[in-house]
Amino acid sequence: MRWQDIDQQPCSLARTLAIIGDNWTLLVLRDCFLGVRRFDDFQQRLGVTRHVLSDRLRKLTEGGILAKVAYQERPTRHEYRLTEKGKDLYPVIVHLAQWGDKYLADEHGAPLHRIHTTCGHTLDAQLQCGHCGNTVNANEVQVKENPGFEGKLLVNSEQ
Amino acid sequence: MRWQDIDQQPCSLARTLAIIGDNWTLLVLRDCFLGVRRFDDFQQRLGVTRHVLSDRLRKLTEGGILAKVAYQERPTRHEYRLTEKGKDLYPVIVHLAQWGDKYLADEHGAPLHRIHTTCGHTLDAQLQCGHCGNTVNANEVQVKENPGFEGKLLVNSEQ
DNA sequence: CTTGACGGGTTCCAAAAAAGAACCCACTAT
DNA sequence: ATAGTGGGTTCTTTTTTGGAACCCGTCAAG
Repeated sequence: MRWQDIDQQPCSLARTLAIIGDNWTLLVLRDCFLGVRRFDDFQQRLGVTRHVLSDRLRKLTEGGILAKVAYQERPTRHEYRLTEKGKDLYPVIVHLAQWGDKYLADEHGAPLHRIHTTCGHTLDAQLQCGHCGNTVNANEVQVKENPGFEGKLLVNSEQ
Repeated sequence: MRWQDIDQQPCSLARTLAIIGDNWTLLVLRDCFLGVRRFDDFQQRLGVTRHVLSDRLRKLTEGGILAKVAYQERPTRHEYRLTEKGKDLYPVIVHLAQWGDKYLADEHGAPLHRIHTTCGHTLDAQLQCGHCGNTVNANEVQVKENPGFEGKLLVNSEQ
């Protein structure tokens, strides 16, 4: 199986990763959430080659995560903005960053702090169940197969 | 900048992605959370080449996300188990899968359902602030630079 | 005692992707 | 006439994948 064919797997996560799961793309999204919008700004901040950046921005745009909007005419200039669909990826970015803060910070501490403005404190991101409102642990979640997709589940060993 | 040098950036997210941010690694983690533990099981489910799988499992083990434990002697056989550090990545996996369910599902619907066993309903993953307990939106979070890391923040344009 | 199977890899080569640098184009400003 | 800006594309070299074969220790069967 080639990496570019994983979007054909019957798995939501695989199809998601087909758009955002390769090298650089999640870093591009990090910068999007920090307000970066222009090609050269991405390029300077990431240090990625222009060729790869061009490819990743195109994939994100085709995937509906970013929208290419003109902000001036003559000469036409455009910028990349997060769509609603793109903004829905925010929890992923926050949890990734928080995990890094917890486990990979060096002696200087985390380079960025996130403040939850509605309560005024440092954001302590948790996984919450929107139905009952409680915080969720990995071992409180049970996975069930959609009937019709048999044989894709676990190896029948206890976690 | 090469992809393998991004772990030297002063950004928690970049360092996190240096371990788990490349092609295939997040899919390996998906299977870990579904209970897969053995080399050949990963290989068959993912369809990735053994060479790449070997490399990804090694990186995850070196990063402390998986632990290689022997489950029998003569001949020695080992399996890969999530560590506590690895299990802390669960919110990332859940949000990625849920985003895919929402935006990329085909006519058959999501292939897997996640049930929050403590409330009995389908898990509706949300980003929660552990301090105030409320659900968090992207626009309620403000980012501040750690003094000592100047010049890494946004382009001073309003989101 | 030879053959085959199992789990868990490593080695080889060809093909694809990324790195790095140069170039391009439409327009504006000097 | 020249230089600069934003947003790329094209070129060549290096690195990473994909695909397949091979290896190793052990057990079990014929």
